[in-house]
Amino acid sequence: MAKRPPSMFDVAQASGVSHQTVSRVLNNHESVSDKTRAKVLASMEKLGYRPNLAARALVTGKSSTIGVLSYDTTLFGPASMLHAIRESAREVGYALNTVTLKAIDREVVENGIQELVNAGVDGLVIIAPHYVGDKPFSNIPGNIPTVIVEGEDVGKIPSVNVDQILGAQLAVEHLIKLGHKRIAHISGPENWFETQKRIEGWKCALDKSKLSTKSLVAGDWSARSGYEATKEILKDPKVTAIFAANDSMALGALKALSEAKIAVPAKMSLIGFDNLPESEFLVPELTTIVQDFQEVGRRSLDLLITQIKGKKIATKRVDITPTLAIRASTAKAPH
Amino acid sequence: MAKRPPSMFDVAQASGVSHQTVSRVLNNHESVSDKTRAKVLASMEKLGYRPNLAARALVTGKSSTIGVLSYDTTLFGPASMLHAIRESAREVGYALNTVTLKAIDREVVENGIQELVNAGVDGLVIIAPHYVGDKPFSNIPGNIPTVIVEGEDVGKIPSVNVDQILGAQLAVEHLIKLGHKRIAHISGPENWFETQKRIEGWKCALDKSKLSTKSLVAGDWSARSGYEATKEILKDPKVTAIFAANDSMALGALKALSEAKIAVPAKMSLIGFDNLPESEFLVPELTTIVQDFQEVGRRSLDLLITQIKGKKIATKRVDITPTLAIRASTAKAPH
DNA sequence: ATAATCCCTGTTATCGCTAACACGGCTTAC
DNA sequence: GTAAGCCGTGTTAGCGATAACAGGGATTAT
Repeated sequence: MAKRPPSMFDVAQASGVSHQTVSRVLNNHESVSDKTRAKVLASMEKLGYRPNLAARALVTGKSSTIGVLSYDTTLFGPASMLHAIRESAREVGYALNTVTLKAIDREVVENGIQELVNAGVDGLVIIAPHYVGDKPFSNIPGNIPTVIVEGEDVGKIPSVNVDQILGAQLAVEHLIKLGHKRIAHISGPENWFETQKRIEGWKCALDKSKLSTKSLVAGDWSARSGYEATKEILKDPKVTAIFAANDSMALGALKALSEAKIAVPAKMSLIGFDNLPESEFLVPELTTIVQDFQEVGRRSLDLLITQIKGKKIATKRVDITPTLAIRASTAKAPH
Repeated sequence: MAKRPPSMFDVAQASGVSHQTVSRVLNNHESVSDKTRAKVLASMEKLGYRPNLAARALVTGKSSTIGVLSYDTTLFGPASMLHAIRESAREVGYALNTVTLKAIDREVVENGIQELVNAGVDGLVIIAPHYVGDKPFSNIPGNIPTVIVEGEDVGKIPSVNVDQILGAQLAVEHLIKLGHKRIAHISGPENWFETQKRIEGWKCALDKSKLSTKSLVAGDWSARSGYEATKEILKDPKVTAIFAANDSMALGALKALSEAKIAVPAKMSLIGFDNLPESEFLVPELTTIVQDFQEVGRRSLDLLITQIKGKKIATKRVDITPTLAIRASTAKAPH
């Protein structure tokens, strides 16, 4: 019933040439006369010929597929990056094979990599922004081009990172300029590199101005954790500003502050990180650090494709600079 | 330099059997003696043998890959569904090949389908929740199992849908019970099925109680559009409740109401749709309709796999029932 | 004892494609 | 006029797996 789809041989027969000539037409080989090429293309069209990618992959050893290993893809950041990677990959003719990590755990990561390698991907993008033990990714075969996004710097694997430390400094310095003396930080979960770097940036900026780095509470990126953390922070009446490590937690903080009847920004300044599309429409509009996830995705793929094509890569490490978006949730410290 | 990875023949040679026996071990064929099996497995382990999926795909005609066509994957809904589909697929040994639609347009959709079909996917999940012209998806070959998610009902293709009309009714009836007489609706963009069905549910509930269905303003799912739409709605002082077609727009509405100094829920009730993780932490906590995106994703994949395995499917149409989460943004109508 | 059967394993063909080489016919060079 | 070169095309040989069939040895049936 479901008859075999047309193969190269069918096209060859239909246009009175050899299958190899059909292959040449398909791959835009030079040495094919215009007449023959036209004839073959016509037959392809007529028969509805579609090349069998599995057969091609078998003979060339290239799958035209890129493997992506990512953590929770329902979060805005990873989802945006994934989206940008997908779009860029498609433009250059690559499909994506994505594996999502369920846990932050060395074994899970290695299994994910193994799975993608087995699937025969031509390259690997690893979005694994958390610590997974010493010598991570050691099971990536040497011949598979790889790019690490927002992850640990591993030997000679190229990476793309947003400058998290700078971002945090931008945020905290903004608060310091506004006269805040006690600036609390709601951090992300412990094992994440972003968490560590944002804490570092926060500390660094405070140190420079000789301010206290005592008010640190860890969250887990969720609005709920931001809410809880803020209740904790409010036990210290000296705090006049909060730097949340992402916008979701800032949103939770807003709720805790509202419940405590502390006006933002009059009595308490609040700043986030990520710039969710919604952040501009919170009450008050959230001051935050803008990360260009799209750009991160695009650059990662560029770096990967360059490697796959066998070209030299210009820089082992691409840094994306975050920016500060000043909105209504930050103001001068109350005196 | 980069030597060829071990093939079946290498394993066969190393264990002193034929390659076919290796194949049998790989596919858990019965008629292999325990001794031979053990020997082969040992050689596989030792050589680090990994089956070449392209070769297998070529000979079996099955790629163990499922194609997913989806609209903007940075939105919470599609991202969650995609995530669930991915997880379920992985459990049964399928990889995902995802194509994202850049535009709501017939040609774009057909190209996306073509691309996935060319890639040789074994099945297709289509998340295309908007109108794209008559006879959509007509270029799906008859022999490729397909499931449509949140989309148009097309002939005999099985589908999974959240009951949007019911969801909207649930929302509006809740408001009616609270005594609201003039209930506005901020809808999604015109061509989306979800938009149409939620409008229908809203109208239906209002009609039942003989209330006006005049206050309808279209948004585009974004917080900004909810904000703008609400300013429009506020021109009618009789409105005491707003039903927003998603939580993001409700968030924007909250801002517009705050600026207009209209207290929620004292002077205005507000209800959303989707139940974003953040919605519970808005001020006030947002009453909303809960859609179980995970369940939608899971059920879709189940339906697809059933078809791929050639089994009969029990129901052509799976309906997921949404529920109402009553929180703090709705209250009795002011008298 | 001989035939029939089953279990396990091997041999051969094939999937659809590309790589490498072969080859006829025409142009160009001396 | 013959050698050399190039252009366009065809022929052959795999890529690494599964499918289908073949076959040897032990077990069972007659």
